[in-house]
Amino acid sequence: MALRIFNVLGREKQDFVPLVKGQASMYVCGPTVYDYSHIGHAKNYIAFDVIARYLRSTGLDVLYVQNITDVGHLLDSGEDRILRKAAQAQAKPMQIVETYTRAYFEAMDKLGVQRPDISPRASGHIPEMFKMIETLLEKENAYVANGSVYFDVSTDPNYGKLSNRRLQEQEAGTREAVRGEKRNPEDFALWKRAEPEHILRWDSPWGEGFPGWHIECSAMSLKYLGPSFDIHGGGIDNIFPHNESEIAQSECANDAEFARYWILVGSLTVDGIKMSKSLGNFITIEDALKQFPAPVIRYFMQSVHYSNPVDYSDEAMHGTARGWERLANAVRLARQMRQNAATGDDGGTFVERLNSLHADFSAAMDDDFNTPQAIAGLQEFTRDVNSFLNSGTTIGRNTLDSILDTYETTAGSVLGILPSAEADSGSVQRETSLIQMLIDLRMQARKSKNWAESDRIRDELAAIGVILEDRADGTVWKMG
RNA sequence: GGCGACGUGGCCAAGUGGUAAGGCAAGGCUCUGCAAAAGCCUGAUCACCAGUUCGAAUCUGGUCGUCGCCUCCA
Repeated sequence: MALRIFNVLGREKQDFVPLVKGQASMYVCGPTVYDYSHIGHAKNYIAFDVIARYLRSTGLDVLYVQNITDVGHLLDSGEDRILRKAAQAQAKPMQIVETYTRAYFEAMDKLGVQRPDISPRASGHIPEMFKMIETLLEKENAYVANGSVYFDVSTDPNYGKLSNRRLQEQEAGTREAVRGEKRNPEDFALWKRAEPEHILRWDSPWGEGFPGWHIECSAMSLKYLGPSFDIHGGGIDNIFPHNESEIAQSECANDAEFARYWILVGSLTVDGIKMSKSLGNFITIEDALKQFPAPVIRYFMQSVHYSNPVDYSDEAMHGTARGWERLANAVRLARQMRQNAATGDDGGTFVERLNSLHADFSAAMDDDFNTPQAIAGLQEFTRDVNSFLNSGTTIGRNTLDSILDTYETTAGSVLGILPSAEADSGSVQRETSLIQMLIDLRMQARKSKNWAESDRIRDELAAIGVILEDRADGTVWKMG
C-alpha cells in the first residue's frame, strides 16, 4: 500500500510520489527564537518528527530542513520582537537569540524530537536573501520604496492559491504609515528599512535594514533543497500570509513549482482557548515535562490526527497518561521476562499476531500519517500481548525478542512513545537507594543474630559487584 | 465581511457510501495474602432539517453551534 498525503495545496489526499525516487526533501517552518518553546511548538514539531521518522522507516532517504528565525519579525509597533526582548533583558540581540535557540533544541531533545538534518539561521543567510530580492526586482515582481523593498502581489496571478484568499476580499491593512509606501495594501516586505533605534541591521543595496519575515524561508529552502522540493510543513496558522508569500516569492523568482505537498498542522489550545501570555495559560515545554514524561506528551500529541486542533488540559493529559501506561507496562513486562527467558522459540505462534500488527500500523501511517489509528492498533495488540505474557505458557527468548522488536519498530522508532530502557534498568540514584535498603535489611538480620541471612545478603551483593564493609559506625559499600 | 476547520457514547478520538476502531472514566467479574498489574463483560445510530441513493456518520443544500485565520504566531 502506498503512502497517501492530504495536500493542502488542492485540498485532497494524493499518492506521495517524490521528485527523486527513493528520496524525500522536506522543509518545515521553524520557531522564532525570542522566548521559551511552548507546547504548541511541541505539537507541531512532534508531528513532523513522526512524519520524517515514518518516511525513513519506509526506506526513503529524507533530507529535513527546518529554519531558525532570528531576525525580522515585526511587532505592531514596528519594533522587532527579538529586540524588544533584548531591551527587557538588557542583552545583545544575538545573545537572546542564542539563549533561546539552545533552549529550543534542548526542549526538543527532551521530547525525543530528532534534529533536522539542517537548521539554517536566517541571520546567516542575508546574502542569499539579497540575491532573491534582486531577482524579484529585476523581474519587476518587487519595487523599492523609501529604502524598503516590497513584493507586488498584483504581479502574481496565483497569489492566494494555497489559502484560497482573493485579494479584494481581504480587509485592508490598518497601519497607515506602512500602507502609504505600498502599491497595494496586501504587498509584503522583502526588506525593511531600519529605523535608527533598530540595532539588528545589515547593509544592503537599498540602505541599512533587515529582512522581511517570509523571504528567509524562500532563500534557505532554495539553497538547501533547490527550487522545487517534496514537502513543505508548518502550522495552519501560518498559511496566510507566510506560506502564501513564500510560494509567491519563490515561484516568481525561480520560475519553478515550489513545494509539491503542503502539510499543515492544526493548532493547540489550552482548556479550550488559544494559548497566550496575557491569559495566563502559556505552558512551556519545560513546564509540561515537569508533570508528564516525554513519551506521554508525544502520545498525547499523536492521539489526534496532526491536521486537527488539540486541546491541552490536565484532565486530558491524565487520561492519556493512563492509556500510555498500559502500553508501557506491557513493554516493561516483556523486557523483564526476557532477562530470565531461556533461549528458544517457545510461543512462536504469536509471531502471526506480530505480522498483523505491522500490517495494521503501516496501513494507518500510509493513510496520511493516521497516528490515532496506529495507536489504536497498538492498544489492541497490547491487549493480546498481555494475555499472552500472562497466560502461563513458556515463552522463549526469541519470541520475546520478536515482540520487543515489533514494539521498537512501530511505537519506538516511528512514534517515539516507548518507555526508555534506561529508566527501567535503573539510575545511579535508584541503585544507591536499593543497596541502602538491602544494607538496612541485613542490619536487622544481624541484630537478631540471623547470621545466615546476613551473610547471604553480603555474598549475593558481592556476586554482583557490591562490596560491603562493616564498621563500628555502620556499613559502607563500594563497587568491587 | 472573507477564508478554513469542526460538531461521533460521561470525556478524548478514528472512521468519508454498506448497518459505528481504540483509549480514559464508570459498573460487574476473574486472578490475587495485601496492593498493583493484567484479562473478561456492559454502553452511542453519529448537532438538527431536507434531499440524492437499494443503502449515508460518510454525498448535496440549509439551519444552529464551537474554534482558528485575515496583524506577530507552530
